[in-house]
Amino acid sequence: MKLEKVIKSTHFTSDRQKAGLNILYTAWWLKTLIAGELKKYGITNEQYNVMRVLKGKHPGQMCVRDIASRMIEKSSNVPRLMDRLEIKKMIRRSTSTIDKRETVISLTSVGLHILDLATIDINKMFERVIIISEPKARQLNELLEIYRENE
Amino acid sequence: MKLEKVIKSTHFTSDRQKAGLNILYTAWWLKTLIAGELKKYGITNEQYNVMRVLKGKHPGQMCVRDIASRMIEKSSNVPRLMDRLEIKKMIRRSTSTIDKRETVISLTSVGLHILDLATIDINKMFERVIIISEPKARQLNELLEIYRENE
DNA sequence: AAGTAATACGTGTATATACATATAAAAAAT
DNA sequence: ATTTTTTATATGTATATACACGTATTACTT
Repeated sequence: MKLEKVIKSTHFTSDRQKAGLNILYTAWWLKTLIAGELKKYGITNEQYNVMRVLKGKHPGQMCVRDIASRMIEKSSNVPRLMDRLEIKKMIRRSTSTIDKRETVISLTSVGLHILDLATIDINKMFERVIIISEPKARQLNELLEIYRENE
Repeated sequence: MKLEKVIKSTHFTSDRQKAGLNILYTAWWLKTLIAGELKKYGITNEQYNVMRVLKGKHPGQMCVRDIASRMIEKSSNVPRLMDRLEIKKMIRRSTSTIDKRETVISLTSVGLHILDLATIDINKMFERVIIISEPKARQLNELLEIYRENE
């Protein structure tokens, strides 16, 4: 659906500005799609992201700061996300013996299992819904990085 | 900054999937930039969006449903956003006399003033930070709409 | 070694989202 | 005309964000 229709607006001051709104809307749309897949596993997008990051070191551990630095949304409150994942027994959390300030976290086998199932569903959803060609997706990635050039 | 560096990950299953992460990250980055400009006016991105929508009908009124349908994030809870805007005297809210179910909302002169000042700052920030060319921005818009083709 | 600064994490608070449910009014059905 | 359904908004609850601040521990300075 065209952005104009989505937000019922036809007047944009520039294509750069329109692209901003388009990016914000597309992100919301995508998040909603992913949340729909995660719902049956009782986890949220952000909890899924934490687990996805943890899988990169599985069966090893990561500290809070390391996880936070790999999150898509940098202001995610990792300790609180972990509170909920710990209750669901999807992660294990303990104080590091080397540096007692650090909390080290690892995925449990339950967490890994749920993560893998959820990932399969998300991938299937992607196959079904996101039909952009690979060359065009590559171009989109390039343009997004140009958009953020002054980051 | 390249996405790989942002989330410290180099392995993506496809460019379509990478584009998803890239869109999510760019949206977060952009929201953070806008929030930075809005901070000095004591309003949030979502409150700003409500006011931006209301300006389209100013000095007329809009009902909650109309505002909601024009929001970028469709699940925004408009009544509660308006609670806070009303406290700050940026909007006026009353029950419609034609249909008593409807709440009709309009911008106050205070709201309009703040909105205009904030918009100037956001535009300046855009000029400063978002330097993508108009043709490339146009192309980005096209690709985002292809990305959402199956919406 | 003692004092100071920096780091890592947790927590408090206001705001927002996502979703379910409640309430009132209007519209439709009988 | 009464009942039922639909519509418009508000509200309750769990989770998340953004940001400030607190606390414990480590590193640095002198």
